[in-house]
Amino acid sequence: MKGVGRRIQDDLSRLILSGEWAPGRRTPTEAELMAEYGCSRMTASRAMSDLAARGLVTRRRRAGTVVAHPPVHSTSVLDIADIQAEIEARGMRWAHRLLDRQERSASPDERWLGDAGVLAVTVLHLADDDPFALERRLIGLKAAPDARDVDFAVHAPGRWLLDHSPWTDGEHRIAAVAADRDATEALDLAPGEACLRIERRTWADDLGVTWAWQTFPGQAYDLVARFAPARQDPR
Amino acid sequence: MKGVGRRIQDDLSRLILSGEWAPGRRTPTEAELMAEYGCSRMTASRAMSDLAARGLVTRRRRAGTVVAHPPVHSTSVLDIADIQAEIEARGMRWAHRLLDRQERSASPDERWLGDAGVLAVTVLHLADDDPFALERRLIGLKAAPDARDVDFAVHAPGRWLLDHSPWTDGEHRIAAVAADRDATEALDLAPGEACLRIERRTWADDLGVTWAWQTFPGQAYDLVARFAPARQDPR
DNA sequence: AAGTGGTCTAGACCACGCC
DNA sequence: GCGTGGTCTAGACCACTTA
Repeated sequence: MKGVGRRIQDDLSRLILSGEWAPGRRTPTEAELMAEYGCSRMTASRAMSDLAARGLVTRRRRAGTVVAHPPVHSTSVLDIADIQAEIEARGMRWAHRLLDRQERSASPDERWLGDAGVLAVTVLHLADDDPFALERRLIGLKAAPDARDVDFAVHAPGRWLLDHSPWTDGEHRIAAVAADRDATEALDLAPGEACLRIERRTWADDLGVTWAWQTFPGQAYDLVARFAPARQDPR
Repeated sequence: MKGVGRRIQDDLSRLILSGEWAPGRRTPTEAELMAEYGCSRMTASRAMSDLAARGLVTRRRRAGTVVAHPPVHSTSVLDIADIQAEIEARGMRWAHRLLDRQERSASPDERWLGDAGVLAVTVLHLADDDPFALERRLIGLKAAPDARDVDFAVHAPGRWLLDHSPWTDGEHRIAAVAADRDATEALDLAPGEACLRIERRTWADDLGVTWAWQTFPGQAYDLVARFAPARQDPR
């Protein structure tokens, strides 16, 4: 027996992290947890309070406890992939244009995306009708076969993947680069202008899902992250 | 009255964050806190357990509770402040030069660093004797009064702060910028060359500790981070 | 063996904020 | 008002780890 409080936290965090319980959904009250788990109120209260400290739920007296909404300015620089949400969070109107779409087999460099071929798309993101970011993306059709049937002129590929394709690991690479020819054209920049380049790869348990390069004009964009110290404490 | 548990946490976090209690020092046991604050064991236990969750103390059965050591550097983009470790991890020889050091009072923009003045230092980081990064840093003397007595020509300020000054919150801002005049000179760049600019601020509770701007030549540096979709794994 | 933290119970009073 | 969470008490048993 690992402890009832622990079980409550594990059960609820699984439901929340898997998306089964959407943000805003009410969780059981402390009284309901007492009945369901046969524990005292202190135990239920402590468990929920810990979940709140971890940011998974939000508690308010009388209003009850609800599944927390994802952080607005993310807890980490790492969630930046959803350009649509970023633009809208800045109060601007987001739009995108599909510039290119091809299905082909994976090159040796891209083998980690699986052996079912890749979808290569190029998308321009607009904020209030101005070019905001150029995104080139490969999607592994083994991990995300449904992507074949999606019209990426309607759904932006980054957002569609976030909504439809679960992943377990990711990697970012962030660098400053001079604008190349494609970026100069698409983003209407001066040649050589400083741009932020974000390269993002994600996996679902060792199978590659997607590989994206996003280029932002330096003056239009910066990444903000809030964080706490990494800990060496054993749990 | 806001609650005994809260008072315990506030008292101890002040002692720890001010440095009055050094890392490794034993804190009172739960029994001692019960006597000192006249509270029940649950209250003392919960308070200490919350401090542990915040990373300020480390608890082990039988061994007791001790002030936590400053955080370890990990794989995240967030630890980039320690340029020395970054360079050495790449197998290069690290060195630094103190270009400037001034003590002055905080300007209005810098008030969050406290009212005990700030130390402004400029440091050039070298990798294998080549310029690698230019760092300008403000240190809040209220949070880190010991910084006054440190010879930053010997100890790089970023590393010294990591080792000596605990913090609880941080923020990064990452952007691509064209090299300005200082960077052009110090890093031996062409004017306008794309650079990565990392701006980092840290706090100990609500008191600012340091504010740093680091500029890297774009071709010499990128940030890599690995991550997972969930905020944290369940304990 | 004994000291320390980990967790739980059953009950209590209070603070907040929707209705 | 009243349902909800916030916090506290006094006591208990257990788990771990060091001495």
